[in-house]
Amino acid sequence: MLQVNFIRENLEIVKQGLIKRGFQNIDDTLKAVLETDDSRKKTQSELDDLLAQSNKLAGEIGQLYKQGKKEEAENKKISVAKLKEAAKILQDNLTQAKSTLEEYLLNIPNIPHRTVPQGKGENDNEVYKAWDKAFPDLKDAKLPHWELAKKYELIDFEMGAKITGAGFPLYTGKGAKLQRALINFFLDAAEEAGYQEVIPPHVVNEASARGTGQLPDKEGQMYHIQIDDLYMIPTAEVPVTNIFRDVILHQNDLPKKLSGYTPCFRREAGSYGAHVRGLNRLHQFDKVEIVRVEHPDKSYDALQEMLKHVEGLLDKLELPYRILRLCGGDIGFTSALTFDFEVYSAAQERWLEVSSVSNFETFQSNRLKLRYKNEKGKKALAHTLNGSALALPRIVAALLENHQTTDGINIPKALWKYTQFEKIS
RNA sequence: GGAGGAGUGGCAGAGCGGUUGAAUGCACCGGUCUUGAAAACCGGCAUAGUCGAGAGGCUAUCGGGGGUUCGAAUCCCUCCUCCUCCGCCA
Repeated sequence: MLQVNFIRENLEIVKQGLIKRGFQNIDDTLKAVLETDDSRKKTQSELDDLLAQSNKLAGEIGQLYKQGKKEEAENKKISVAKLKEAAKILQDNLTQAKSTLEEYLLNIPNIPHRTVPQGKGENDNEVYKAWDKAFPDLKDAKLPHWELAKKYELIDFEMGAKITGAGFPLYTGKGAKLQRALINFFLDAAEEAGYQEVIPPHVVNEASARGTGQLPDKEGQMYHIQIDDLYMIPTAEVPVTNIFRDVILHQNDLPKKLSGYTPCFRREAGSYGAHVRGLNRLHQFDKVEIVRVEHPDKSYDALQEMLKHVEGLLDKLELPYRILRLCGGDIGFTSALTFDFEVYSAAQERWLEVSSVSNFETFQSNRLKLRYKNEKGKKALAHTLNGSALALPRIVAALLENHQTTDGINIPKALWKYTQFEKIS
């Protein structure tokens, strides 16, 4: 969430940013935001005046009682009662103004970084780093992963559907081991890169979902456990970033680098069809997420470092990939700059998104109230970043498809020590 | 799930209806002393909103929300969290 003062002081920047995201006719909204804030301030100060008067009278009444001047005290009580009545109205107005302001602010997305390209949707994303080598030549072995999964008994989609429903696969045998291997591979790599491993809760409360911006923007995306009013996490970003909700770090504590493996749960309501077949889109999947809290001056360097980290993983998995810089129309609500990683899945002959690495600048930290103190004790909002490193299903899909031969699937060398097998056959 | 107890500043810990935003200790920051350090001593040290050029003023905040009262950290209700005992259980 943007700060009102930021909007006030950078009106033109905010405007241009929203236009880049495809918003139109935002002048009125921004004007209303500032007016609401003005009226909030005015009401607050009127209310404070009344409360100051009434506090003063209360003190006087106390004195009068001590001096035994009951009658005078009673008279003053009447004045206080009148003040309170007026204060009540102001209090209601203030609450109203605050909630209106909040409502506005919650619906204004982050301002895109200056390098974010103009554009309406995914077709306008910029290819930041293209794949300049050849794609795998599959020759006679060109099965899509769902057929490979069936052939080698790696994943039982029907059984998952029986147990739970579509989008909840059951991994079996070497398929299950491959999952475990990838998770460990990713976690070890993150540790090597200086990320501290955590295992967070897989279910979060409303405050956490709000803190990272899943609420109210993406309410329908999460599974909601109504009886306890908890949400199943759509990504480890939510519980991990919320470690820092209402936290004031010292500048010297930065950066904070955390990694976490969790299953992720997404309702993905309304998305069905050929493109979501097999592992392409699931309701439950595994992911290792990396999260960073950074000093504002260093967050973009950190973002680059995260890109390198993800690139390293994909190199080791011997998968062709490209990096996209998301355009204004495709970038997430809370993000200032996002790079997506896509791996090329040779049998399906299409790119699959496997990672999204973003800098949220202060957008999340403002909601989270995540700040840092500098040497002089001055507090400022920290920057938050996160990225998938990596999400498993599409990696598995690409791994199976790209590394298939007529007599089996070759496991990339980097995984051998985790899988304990070199080939699926 | 049942019965009790507790939640106060970074931590520990007073206060239990009236200048208490909150004693005291520790921690932390600045200074004096010292060749240097420690000790000792002196001073500073919550957050947020708002007004002000600034000094500073005002308001709110003692787990969250609501209530009683002229006045609440202190009384009442409710929710949350933690602790103890009982029950159930991986």
